[in-house]
Amino acid sequence: MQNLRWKIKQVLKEGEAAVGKSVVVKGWVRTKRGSKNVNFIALNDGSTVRNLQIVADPEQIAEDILGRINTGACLAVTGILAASQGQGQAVELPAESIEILGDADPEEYPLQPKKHSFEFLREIAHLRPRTATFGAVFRLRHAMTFAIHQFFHERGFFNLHSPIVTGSDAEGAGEMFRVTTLDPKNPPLTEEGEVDYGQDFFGKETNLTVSGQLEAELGALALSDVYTFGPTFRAENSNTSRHLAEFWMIEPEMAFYDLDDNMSLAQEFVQYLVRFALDNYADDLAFLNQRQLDEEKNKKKEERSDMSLLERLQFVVDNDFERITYTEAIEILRNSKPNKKKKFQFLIDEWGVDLQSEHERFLVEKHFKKPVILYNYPKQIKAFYMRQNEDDKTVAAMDVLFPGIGEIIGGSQREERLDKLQQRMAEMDIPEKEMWWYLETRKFGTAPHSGFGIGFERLIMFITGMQNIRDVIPFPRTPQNAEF
RNA sequence: UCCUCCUUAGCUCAGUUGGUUAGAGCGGCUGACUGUUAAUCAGUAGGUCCUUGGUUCGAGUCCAAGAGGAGGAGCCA
Repeated sequence: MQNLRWKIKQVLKEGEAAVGKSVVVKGWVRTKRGSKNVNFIALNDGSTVRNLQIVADPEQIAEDILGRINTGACLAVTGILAASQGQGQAVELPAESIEILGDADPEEYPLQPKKHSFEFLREIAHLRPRTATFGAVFRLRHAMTFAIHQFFHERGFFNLHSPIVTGSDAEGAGEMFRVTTLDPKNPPLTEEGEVDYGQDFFGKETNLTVSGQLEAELGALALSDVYTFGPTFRAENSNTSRHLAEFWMIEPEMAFYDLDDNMSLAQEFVQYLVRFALDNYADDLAFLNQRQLDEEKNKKKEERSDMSLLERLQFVVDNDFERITYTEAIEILRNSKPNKKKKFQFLIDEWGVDLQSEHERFLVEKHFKKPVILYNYPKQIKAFYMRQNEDDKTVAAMDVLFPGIGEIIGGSQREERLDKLQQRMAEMDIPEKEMWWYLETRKFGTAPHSGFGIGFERLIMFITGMQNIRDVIPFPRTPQNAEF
């Protein structure tokens, strides 16, 4: 029987060519509109953002069945596809029989055929995939996952699985979640009265990973080009629309790439993904585009974005990212209107300060009006593993900044010279003892190499136009929230 | 973690200088309707005004603490 079932995407794709075919469709009721003579049911099975119109004639379908077809109910509908007499669709399915697979009591079912706020839908994260918006977002999330693997595979990269549980805490990328099997109420103690992690599961302190980069470097120095794609965890108490405690990150790492090669790959990568979405998920993007336009109608003119979602995506595909050094950025910012008129909360005067969100936003959204790659940062504001430049002041680091999202990619050429690396680690108080395996790659057959990390959810935000990172991952993990 | 704002019906929100019985739209329910597009029309039910304490003759409204949420900042991806 299963082979008679058509996905709604297939029905709509065939359109008029499918008229006359006998099919079974299964899905969830979005809306039902009825009169004495005929009922129209909008059915959605998640295969596409679009619905299939089911026509239920009370002479054909029993009254008790019709009464149970409420918003949210799950149906199996059998019939012969027909050209639609109405305006909104080419084909529809006049039902010969309808089986109720699952009832949904309309007095209790929380999703109504109306607009809901994203805040409300977050509280019912178990049901929100049934809405048009979240269906589109999660389909695009899948699309990007697939396209990422395809992009790297086409270029001869290998997917490297870096560990989720890590024994090193020297990566310096943020607060970590501890992994332990010790009894929190009664942990074994050392003679000094400290918790004795020697008796813990792994025989040492372990945490959830904050980055797969160091492991990716090990892979690159053997397989040339690798990438990781997995969950990462930060125990930071970050309460913003751009941070999660559990998020997914893609970290390519390439032997024999310098910073220029690295920046080129980053741009090519993002453009490839956007193009993939535009080419293959036009329906979902069109829906999200319209959703955003409707949303912005209620906003003041100055708060509306200058480009629609689709225009923004096309713009990124068509234009090179602007590449400027940190030093050039400081000059632009120093001479900018908001700096001179003291509109910035943090005024720019000296070389060497870290750029704040307001500065990055000015460069991307006001000055260049396109994605910007900033590179060659002062070494004192960047990580120990970044390659020192000849000027002795900067490191070969780069950040890709996107409108509305901020930093979407952070990367660098890595320090491959053992003495320089050891010197930086000493300056930054990073114990060599815990990083012995990392240092050995510099000791044995070291090579120039580069890589970057891109936050998967931030990418999805850009692709879908969603404003809150909690709405681009099915089950967001944020401080004080691990429901579902 | 810091700053600002918010919490009233299932949802989205009004609620005046503190005053008697807290409102609307949508959704639900009942009915009408010859093919609808989040259908339309008529009727109807539905409230611990986030919690606790305080001020007051009287608190949805004022004050304090707590809880939850949002926006911004920091950290970063």
